[in-house]
Amino acid sequence: MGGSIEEVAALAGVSTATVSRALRGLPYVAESTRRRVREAAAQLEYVASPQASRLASGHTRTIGVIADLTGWVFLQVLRGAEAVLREAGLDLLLYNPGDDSGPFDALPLRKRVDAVLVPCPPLTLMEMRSLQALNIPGVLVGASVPGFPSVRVDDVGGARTAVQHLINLGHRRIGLISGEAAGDGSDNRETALSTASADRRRGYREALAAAGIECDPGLEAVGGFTWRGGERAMAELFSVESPPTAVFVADDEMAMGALRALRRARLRVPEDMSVIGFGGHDKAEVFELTTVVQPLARQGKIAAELLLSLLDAVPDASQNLDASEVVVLPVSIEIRDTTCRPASGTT
Amino acid sequence: MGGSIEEVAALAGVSTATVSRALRGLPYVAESTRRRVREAAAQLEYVASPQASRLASGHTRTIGVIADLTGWVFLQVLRGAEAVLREAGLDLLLYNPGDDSGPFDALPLRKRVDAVLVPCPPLTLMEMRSLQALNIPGVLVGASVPGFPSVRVDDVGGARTAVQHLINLGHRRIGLISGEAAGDGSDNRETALSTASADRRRGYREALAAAGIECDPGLEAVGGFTWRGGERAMAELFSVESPPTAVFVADDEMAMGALRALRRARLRVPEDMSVIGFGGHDKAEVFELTTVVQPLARQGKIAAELLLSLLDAVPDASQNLDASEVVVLPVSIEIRDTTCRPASGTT
DNA sequence: GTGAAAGCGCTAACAT
DNA sequence: ATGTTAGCGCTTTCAC
Repeated sequence: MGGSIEEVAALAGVSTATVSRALRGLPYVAESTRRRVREAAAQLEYVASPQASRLASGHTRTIGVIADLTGWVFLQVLRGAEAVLREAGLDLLLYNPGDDSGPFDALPLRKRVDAVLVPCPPLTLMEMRSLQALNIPGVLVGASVPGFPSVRVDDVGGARTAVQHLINLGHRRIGLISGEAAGDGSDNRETALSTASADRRRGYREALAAAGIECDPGLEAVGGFTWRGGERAMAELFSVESPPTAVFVADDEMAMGALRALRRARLRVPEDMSVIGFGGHDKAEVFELTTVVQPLARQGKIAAELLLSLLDAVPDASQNLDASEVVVLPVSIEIRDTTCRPASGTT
Repeated sequence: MGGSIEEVAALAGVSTATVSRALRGLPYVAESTRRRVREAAAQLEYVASPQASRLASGHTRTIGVIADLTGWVFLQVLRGAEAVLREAGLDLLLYNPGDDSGPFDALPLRKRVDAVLVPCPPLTLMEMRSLQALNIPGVLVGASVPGFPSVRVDDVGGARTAVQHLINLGHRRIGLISGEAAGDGSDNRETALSTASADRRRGYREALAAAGIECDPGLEAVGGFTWRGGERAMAELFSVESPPTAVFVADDEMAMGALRALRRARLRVPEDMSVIGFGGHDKAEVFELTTVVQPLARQGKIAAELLLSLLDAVPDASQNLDASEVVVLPVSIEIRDTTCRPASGTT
């Protein structure tokens, strides 16, 4: 099968140690030697056995990606991260904690990966702790958990912007469809993603407060981050005595469901109901959905760079990233056709 | 860090060989011994070093997933496969051939994976050949390439069913939006996915022929499997002199774009134009899209099982799957609200 | 700048 | 049923 390092060494007329050094770009190898070794390797189509180097070096050069394969967001983040990590020669191992029974066993990860990337954290806080306990470094995307470096967007600010946009249009009765029910944050069993949900709700409330509009709990519904949930939630909202004229939906996926509910109820969008989403889903445009766009791939890219700095895999990193860093990216609002002034707009 | 096999052996009072045998469930180990070893391992939170076992055994117990991270289909397939493979204790390594320059280097795969899973083949036929040349077994999902076992749906039959449905409704001028332009199949540079595109077009033409309807090349457009492409293609179709009254869109993603085009052109669906998709996209329902549903996760599951049989990882496989097997699954049609009788329907 | 040799932590014969 | 031992193919001191 694949030639071994010894064959390369023989062909190049050097020792295996030199081959190893030459091929990995280590210093203290004469350029002429390096060239010779490279040629020999190419000629034999030599690829170092990763198992052997891992065993010998103690590094797996592998990143575990812990993600619920359901999501769409995670894919975008992964794309951004993948490019960077592959560039650095790291392997990506997939972990789906989802469907299994039991509370996610972090044990097999040890010895298997050097670090983990956790997009849209599908884990509970307790599970995150178990990762920490095993001393597996990792970076989160889309949520912040104390003790982990993370990359996310300004959820509070983004939500505020969204709601502010509705307010600027003249809306006063503004509904909210959030991902999860409001918790007190003390529940270790809630998913780390809850922070995004909570933050967006906070932004919503802040914007209302800033405009002097009182919060109406009857205008808040929960959609569970799925389009079906969003549909149900919207149906609830327009069925109340005094329905909102606009709704901020904390996730594009849910917003799609919300639009469906409105369409089926023969309510016109945006004339009868304005809808603004959050997320930057690539299909938002298909729906003409006004939404708050977050740079998903960029978050993945930055997370990957953080990961590399964590592994010291970037020796020439001019700017050293702190392991406990929390990178917060800004969002932008993309105005399409699901928002307009309220029918009885007074502005 | 993590204890080694020697520590476990010492604690259990046996040799390392016995620990290895006991923990891997090999025969010729006394049940009492096995229990003792298991307890020792649990106590030490022992996990075997995969690198070491791989190096020693020559098996990586890893499956490479070669997929373009763009897709949505691939995720569904992966979900089905993941469960099976994880159950079997196999690792999943991610490979994204997409963005990189160069023609996908299969070399690093060797020594790194035991086999590959290739959902919605993003590779050209040439690249598939290079996989073959390296003797890496693999199974394809969503397309068949000679020399590889594969799992796919009956694309021809599904397309025929879809078009037949339109015909039954009374349509005579039926358009097609296909993924790729018709090729002669001899181009090694086309992606393996082309077969799906070609098959669906074939089903479309067969259905027309069977109904005695002549094919009109002017009623066929290409959408490139993206919603934007589908939108463009639909815009083309309803702009011709004598537009179709219904369109078969060979992919749900494109169908979404097609619906958008119609909406923007103020054409009513289904009254002015019936649309039927293909794929079973989880968001088809959001659009009320009538479509041909393929069992994505099930394809992944079956592919994974094929993979296991390829690796002889299922010693007690009662039904031995042939390595050159091509599993073809049936599809079902899901009728929603984007299809109806033509306006001037004569039936 | 290069080579020799000792592991890395397992598995797989081969003994017993 | 269990133990002994020789690798698996690299990396990494430590000499030179």
